[in-house]
Amino acid sequence: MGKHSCCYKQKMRKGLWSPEEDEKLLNYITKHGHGCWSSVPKLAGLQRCGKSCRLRWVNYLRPDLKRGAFSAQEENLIIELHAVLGNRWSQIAAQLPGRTDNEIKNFWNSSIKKKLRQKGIDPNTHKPISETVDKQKQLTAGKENSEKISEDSESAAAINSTSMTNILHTQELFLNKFSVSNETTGTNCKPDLPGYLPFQDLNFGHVGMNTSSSVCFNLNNSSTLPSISSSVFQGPIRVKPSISLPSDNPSSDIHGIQNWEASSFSNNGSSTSNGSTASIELQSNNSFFENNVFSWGMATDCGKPGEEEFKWSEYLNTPFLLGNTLQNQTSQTMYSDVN
DNA sequence: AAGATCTACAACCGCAGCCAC
DNA sequence: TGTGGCTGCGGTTGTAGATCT
Repeated sequence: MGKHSCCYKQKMRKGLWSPEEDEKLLNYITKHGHGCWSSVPKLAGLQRCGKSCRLRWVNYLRPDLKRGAFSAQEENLIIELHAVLGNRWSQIAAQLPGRTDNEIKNFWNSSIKKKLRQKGIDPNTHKPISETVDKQKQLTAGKENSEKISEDSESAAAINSTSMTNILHTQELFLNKFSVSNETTGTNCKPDLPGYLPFQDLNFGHVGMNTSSSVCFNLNNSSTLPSISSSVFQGPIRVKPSISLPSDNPSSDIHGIQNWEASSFSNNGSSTSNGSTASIELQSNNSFFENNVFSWGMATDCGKPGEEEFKWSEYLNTPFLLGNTLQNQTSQTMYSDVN
């Protein structure tokens, strides 16, 4: 582990790359492709290890790299994605064409972090710093009811919020009301991402103002699964309150949209349905969310959510999504049979 | 003008996961 | 099943230029 085996074979150069080295590497990869990185330095005539060559290519020499400063749009997207993904730089970079994980990581550490702190926002939690301090105090004091107090302060902050940070914060408040169950095992768990369902790009614009949000599902016909359209996440997610599942068998109601309608909407007095579309009003201060367990899963054409393990990272990297990043801002659903 | 400090970002390091054997 | 090679990721360090004192 650690130093790559090829680095022991001979004295390798380290440090900054010279223009001559860049040229050798660029010429070699342009002609032959990189193939096995460990063999690249020898074939390209470089006194570097393969790992160093790979890094230089990926972060600097690749022809598809975008140069120059980050735009405000890119910056905002990074902040939003970081709120969802945390320090998963490679996944964040996958949503910003022409940018590398290293570049984004550096930009975050050198610029965005500072800006957020100046605005009183904790860059790690995306919450107001004062609240983070409060939480730390609670933890230090070892109060048994710290979680309750924390939720109360979150509610207060959410109601008063208008900034994007507070919108994100409200999302977390809202999403913390969910427990997520694996529909195959039936075990409750948080999804395999930092505690968030990827809702931040949905219709959350007014969340901070009135502590409610709407999640729109495309309901085309009785055989079509609901899907969520998002510029950050695309594809069908199924959300339902398990409290009203028609049977103990969690798979029995998977395929029918009717059950979704029944379970999802009948419990929610503020939902609407107008044929081809339906939206659910989600009230963050509604006991509906306090008392229900939600399950979620990736829908496939013939499968049940949970039959295939849901891999967030892979899903984020699908072409469906990549086609809908900054290069293409128009909404486009994975199962785009809408109307 | 010169040394100190700051800033941005390039590059390295250690680790984990995957795969072939 | 264990081992070693390879790749990719995220944290950290190094370095050069800019700015400050």
